Amino acid sequence: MLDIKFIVDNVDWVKKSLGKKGFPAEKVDELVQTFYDMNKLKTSSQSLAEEKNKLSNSIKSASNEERPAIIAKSKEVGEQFKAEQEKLSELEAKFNDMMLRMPNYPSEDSPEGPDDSANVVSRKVGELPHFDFTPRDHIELMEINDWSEMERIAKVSGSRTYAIKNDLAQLELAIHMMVMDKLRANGFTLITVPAISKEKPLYNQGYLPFARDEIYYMPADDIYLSGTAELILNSLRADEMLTEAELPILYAGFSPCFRREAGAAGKDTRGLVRVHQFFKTEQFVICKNDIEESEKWHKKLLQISEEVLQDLELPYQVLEVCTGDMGAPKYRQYDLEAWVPSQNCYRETHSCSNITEWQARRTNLRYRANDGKVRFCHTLNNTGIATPRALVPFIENHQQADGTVRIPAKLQPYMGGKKFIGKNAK
RNA sequence: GGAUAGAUGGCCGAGUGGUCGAAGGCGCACGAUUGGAAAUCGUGUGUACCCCUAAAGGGUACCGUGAGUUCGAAUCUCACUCUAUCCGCCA
Repeated sequence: MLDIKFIVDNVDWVKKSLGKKGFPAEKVDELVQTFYDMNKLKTSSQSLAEEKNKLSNSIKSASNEERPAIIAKSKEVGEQFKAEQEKLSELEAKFNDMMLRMPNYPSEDSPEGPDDSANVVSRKVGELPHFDFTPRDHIELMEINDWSEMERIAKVSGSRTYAIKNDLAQLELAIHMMVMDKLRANGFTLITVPAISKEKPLYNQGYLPFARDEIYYMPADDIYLSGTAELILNSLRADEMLTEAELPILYAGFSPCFRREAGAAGKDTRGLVRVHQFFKTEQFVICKNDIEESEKWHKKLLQISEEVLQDLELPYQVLEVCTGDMGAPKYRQYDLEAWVPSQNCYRETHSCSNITEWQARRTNLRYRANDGKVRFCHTLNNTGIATPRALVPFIENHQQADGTVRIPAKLQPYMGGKKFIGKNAK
């Protein structure tokens, strides 16, 4: 959510800036007009309230003769007040809804463009693999190594689910353990969080009202399944009054994640790339309201994720996401994409975002600054690692001619010292 | 699932129909005192919004949430949410 005062004072700039995200300028005008209408009504209903209060207060000291007339007058003013209030709350509801749909403004130096075609590759890191044999895709590798139960689990749990076993199951957990250790070494608090959430946190995060189709909902309990630990961590400190001294707060959140993938019909239907349920270790930062500070943390989060991919010895590229592709909450977004040999392209493994104060305003995530003022925090989030998707580039890049998969040195301690996994591994 | 108790400011806590935005304490800020500190004393200290502003000022709302009673609600009524404790069940 943006600051309405900021919008009103900078209408043209806001139109231009949100326009980069495809947000129509007319909606900014409509919002501003609604705000003015609302204030006008507020002013008139407040003076009615004032009159009503004055009358009420005078009743106690009034004489018995005066009293009935004052009560009658007060009743009348009360009726008028009530009518104005009803109009006002309608207008307020409209205004609040518009505010919730207003995206964050993107950074001035984010690339501009309508969709992912305008994303900019800012660098590529690591050598692409050269195979002196015909490489297999991850599905084939899972089959020959007895690593999965993909057909059977589809019968039990439906499409876009996965069951992996043996060394691959161990690998999935080992990668998370490795990432959690790295995050702890960087000062993050490891925290495991629920995969279920009430509705309000979804608005806080900025997932609602934008993407209801993407979220699993359980009506019997009026509860939602979380698509990411970011959802939970963003609201964990909601409505508290933090102090500047306790910032930044760094969370490494681990949770199952659920996504309906409603808009992805036909995409990545086979294998581990896009599934309804997965595990993610998430990086989440709450810092003070200072763009230099949050940009610093944004870079830091990116660096940590790059190190993760480097430790996993995966070739990757860093994408600077353009204004049209970055989504409503974001001020600046980097994506990391790891090389997937069978698809001959890079696929997203990490998404690193600076949300500035947009999320904190919705969440009422505040702190008392050293100068005594209350400010909204800045929040940032980035994937630590998400599996099973990360396993796809992993086993494809590290595959050997005999179908085994090499384990990079940094990961070996988490795999019981194994250097290779697979049926033919010794 | 059953039964009780509770929800008030940055924190603790008083307040059962009217000058209550809310006593008192803690914390915090500033000042006095001090060679400096502690202790002590004094003063100040909520959030959001509206009007008016050069500044000051005035007003409205907010005591878990929502509705209701009343001229008037932190206080009374109803519903809901959440928290704590006990019992039951349970990975």
